[in-house]
Amino acid sequence: MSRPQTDIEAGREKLVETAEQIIRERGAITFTIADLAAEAGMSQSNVYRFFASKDALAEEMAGRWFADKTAIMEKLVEEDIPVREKLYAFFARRLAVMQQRFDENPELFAAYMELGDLHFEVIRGYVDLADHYMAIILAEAMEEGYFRGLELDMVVSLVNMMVQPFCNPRVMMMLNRAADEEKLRLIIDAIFDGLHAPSGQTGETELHLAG
Amino acid sequence: MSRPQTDIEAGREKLVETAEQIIRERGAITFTIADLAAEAGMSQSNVYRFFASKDALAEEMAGRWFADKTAIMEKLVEEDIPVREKLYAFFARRLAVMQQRFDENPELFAAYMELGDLHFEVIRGYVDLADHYMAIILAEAMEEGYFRGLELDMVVSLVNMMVQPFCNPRVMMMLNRAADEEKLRLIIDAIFDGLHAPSGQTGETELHLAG
Amino acid sequence: MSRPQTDIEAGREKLVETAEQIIRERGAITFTIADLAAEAGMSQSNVYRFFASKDALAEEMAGRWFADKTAIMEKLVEEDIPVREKLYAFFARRLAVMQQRFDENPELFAAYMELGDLHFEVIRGYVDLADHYMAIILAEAMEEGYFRGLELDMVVSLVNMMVQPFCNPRVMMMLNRAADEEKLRLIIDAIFDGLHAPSGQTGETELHLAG
Amino acid sequence: MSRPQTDIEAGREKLVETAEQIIRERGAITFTIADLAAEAGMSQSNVYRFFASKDALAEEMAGRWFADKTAIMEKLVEEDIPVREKLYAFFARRLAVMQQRFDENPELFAAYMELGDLHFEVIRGYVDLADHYMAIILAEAMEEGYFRGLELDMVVSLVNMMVQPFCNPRVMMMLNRAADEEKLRLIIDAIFDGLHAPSGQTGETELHLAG
DNA sequence: GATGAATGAGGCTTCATTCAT
DNA sequence: CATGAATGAAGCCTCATTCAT
Repeated sequence: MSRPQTDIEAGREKLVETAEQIIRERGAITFTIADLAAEAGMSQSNVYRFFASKDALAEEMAGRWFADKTAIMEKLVEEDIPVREKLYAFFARRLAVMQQRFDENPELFAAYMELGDLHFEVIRGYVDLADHYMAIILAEAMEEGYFRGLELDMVVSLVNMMVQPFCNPRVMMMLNRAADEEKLRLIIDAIFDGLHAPSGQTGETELHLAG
Repeated sequence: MSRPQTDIEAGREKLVETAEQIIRERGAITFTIADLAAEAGMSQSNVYRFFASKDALAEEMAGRWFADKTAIMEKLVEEDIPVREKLYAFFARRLAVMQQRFDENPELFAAYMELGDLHFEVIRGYVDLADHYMAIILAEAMEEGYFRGLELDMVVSLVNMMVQPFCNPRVMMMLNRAADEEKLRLIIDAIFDGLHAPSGQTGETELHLAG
Repeated sequence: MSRPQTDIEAGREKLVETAEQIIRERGAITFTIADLAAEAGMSQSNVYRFFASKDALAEEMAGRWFADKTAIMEKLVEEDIPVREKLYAFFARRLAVMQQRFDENPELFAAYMELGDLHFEVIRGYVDLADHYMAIILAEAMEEGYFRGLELDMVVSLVNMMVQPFCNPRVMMMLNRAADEEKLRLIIDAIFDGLHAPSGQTGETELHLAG
Repeated sequence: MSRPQTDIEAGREKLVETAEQIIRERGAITFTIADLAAEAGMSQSNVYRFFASKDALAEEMAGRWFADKTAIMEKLVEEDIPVREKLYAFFARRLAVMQQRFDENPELFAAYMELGDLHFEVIRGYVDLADHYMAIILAEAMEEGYFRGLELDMVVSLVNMMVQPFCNPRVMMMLNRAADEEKLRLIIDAIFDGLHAPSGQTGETELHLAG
């Protein structure tokens, strides 16, 4: 309950915001501590009262990026809606947030990708959490008879792959915002309707690797 | 028409190779011009005879990365095999190449991703080419009755999205090599079997966005 | 005459002790004012109420180092024991104190040496005092017939030189604690038995400087 | 035989000299790389072509300090002069060099002491070498009957202690140049005439430690 | 009496790049 | 053609110290 914390917290907040602003103005994550301090109206040395190093600031920023998305997932899992729609919403809601961010400022978005590269641990944690929640939804779907013949782990992995453009910001960015709700819907349907173990008889893919 | 040109090309070659070697040894793209020159057995200043700047070198390196994969695609499109298998091979063959590179040296692989970030134009060109070839294959599939009710552009876009982990090295790396031929096969099948316009009656996804 | 003085003294005391403690824990004299304040449980700015500068603190610390040794010397001079033993005790008693301090914490000991370098004036005063007391003892010895042919000043200087490892903490430290009571005894004896003006006839040293 | 080495060596030389000059002008070892570069007429970055770090420069300087003294010792040991005079010369010759340096510039001398503190390894090597040579001389003296009743190791240690002001620059400096050839002669004589194992009967020191 | 906040000056080091030879 | 030498600009970080409250 000590108050000092609060002030420090406010300073951190301000710096993170200033950093975002700089990125927004300049594009890319090229700001220096000097830039940051200047823009935030404080001395370079004072920055170090709030973050022990430039790295620490970057880590904090990376962490914040996921805050709202984590909340979305947590909330959704507890909702009572049909499983197909649940999986759809699982991606759609986060997609909306990401798209908004991207549209607001693609450069800032890109800068956060860089930040992510620099602090992969932060990302890893978020990704694992997302996989966990997705597994819950997919298990529910399997109980209803979907993905016949496949193990849960496999389904999780496959679905994860097929929806990368909707949950992986990096891919989203690379595909330059081509991912939208309509496509997500079609893909989710293709997953529910077309994803199952090979039945052996019909025209399944055979090897044609020899280049 | 003077000979020097040739020597220039040889020098560029050597420098690119040296750069790769350094990355291989050190991991990540941290080499300096001094490092590069030393390893290549020439002076720092001489490096500038071959590349106008460090950036130019990076661009060259990024460009080379796609050379073999382009060849694979070009060749495949002309082969006469069933369309489902063709699409499968379209990704599987390149996947094999990328996986091999990744396994050989994950660090070098990662370094190339960084390089890609730095020189996105290079990547964009490759991606567009790949889309072009894929469109040819998918058009063929549509003639055979697949993806009913969907436009070619839409199909191209959707398929592209669903197979990102198999054609986008960055995603491949992020999923930590979870992408393999078996999963690709399942996904390709899901695409052929499950991807089509919504028929309106069955359990298709409905909107559940309201968080 | 106001009370504050007392508080100031208490604060100085506390800070000096805290500084010692930090050195003890960390080795070497690397603490910053921030460290010191934190460990002492006060604000950085408050430190300046007690010491005008970091330098002033260092000076105070250097001064305290000699307090007990000064007491030892003062006491000894007034004791009534044979002069040879008195000279021996003059060094032996202080040696014991220094060795104990060194053994307790060599790092702290070394840190004090640094402190001494920084504030030589403090040391100079102590050294002069020690010389003064030693002169009293040596004068007594000369009255008993020792050091025949030499002036008191010369004897003081010579003895001082020969016993550096037993009275100069820096030397003590450099010789890595090789100085002990046994050796001191042998040297004191050599001084009483061997130190006198050259008699001219026997094998005294002659010049052999020409390199 | 490559030439570049030479140039680098010249640069190192120049920087060391410049550093010495700065110390001479300013007193104490407070120069920064910026100072050094400015005084040497080059850019800060260029300094790093000659020394990998400020520390490396300091180490080099510390090392050079002993070069001539080492040469003196090596030469002396092989000379054929009476042992008492040899021991005397062993210290006297180096003393002369050190005194000259001290007189030339006490501040520079002091700065080198600091340098020594910072790079003790360098010093340790020199000290060990000196002890080695001294042991050779003292062993010779023992063969002639001196130091009766004492082990060589003990004699080395004791003599070492008694002549600190003549061989340990730090002590020399502390005693403010009181050490001179005359005193050295008296002390060497005292050593030869007075240093031996206690004979038990005469007025040897007894314990008077109880403060 | 005591604090938190803030600063300014400076420290070391790195590196792409240039240029005279 | 190729080099060695040199640079300048910048980057991150540290710390004693001050000052309004």
